[in-house]
Amino acid sequence: MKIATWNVNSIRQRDAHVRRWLDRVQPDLLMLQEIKCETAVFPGFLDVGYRAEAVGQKAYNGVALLSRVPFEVTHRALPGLPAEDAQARYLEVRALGITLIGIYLPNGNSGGAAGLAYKLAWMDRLAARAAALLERDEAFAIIGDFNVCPTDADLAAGALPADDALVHPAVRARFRLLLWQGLTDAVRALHPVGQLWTFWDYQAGAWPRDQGLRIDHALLSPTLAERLAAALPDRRERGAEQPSDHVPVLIELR
DNA sequence: ATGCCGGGTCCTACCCGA
Repeated sequence: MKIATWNVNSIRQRDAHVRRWLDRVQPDLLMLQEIKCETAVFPGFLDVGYRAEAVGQKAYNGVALLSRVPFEVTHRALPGLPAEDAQARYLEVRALGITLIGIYLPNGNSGGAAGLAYKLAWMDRLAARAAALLERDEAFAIIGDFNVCPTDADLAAGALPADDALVHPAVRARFRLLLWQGLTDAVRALHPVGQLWTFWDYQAGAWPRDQGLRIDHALLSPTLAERLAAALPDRRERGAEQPSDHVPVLIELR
């Protein structure tokens, strides 16, 4: 089975890109981030064989699932977040016998100290969700835009200031906690070394100079990790006309 | 190391992204 994640930076700007990629790669399940539209106006993909489920809001954030297999929605927000939190960042479904979670983790660079605190609290809630699923011995994957460079090998030298929220020690510590809970970083499990960027800034020639970041990840529960067959970002999408600043990450499970 | 790009919106100057 093929599962994938892609921050498309506006689905209205990237509708044709997504259609081309679905046609070329044929994933079973594709989680999208930064759809940047309200739920009701998310475009249909039934004509290319994919059913859509969107969790949107006006202007910012937003996640969605495109699936060519049957699925059941289990959560449209991260369990444990305050009820007044309306940011569209989480979608959890059951499909093909697994639980698939798509996330758009807060960036943490805007809003000063409160912005970083929101990111850290969100990561704490995500760890609690992972713990609950691990306790039930459920087969699950958390995929999406984590907005975390886990180590210094996960960003080009000088690509970010040292105090950026993507490399903040407290943020990295929380990412490591997810691994220590028992989750497997799918790309690093198969490719322990190498510059496997998933994002290149639109500015300063980041793409032609290959000054990227690895911030889009797939974390697998123990039984899913045993089935891991392939895991890579799809670099060629960054070279498309009018691309997203992120590329898809594709995971294959036996 | 910011706002050089590119998306959004109270439509156009400003917010956000990473």
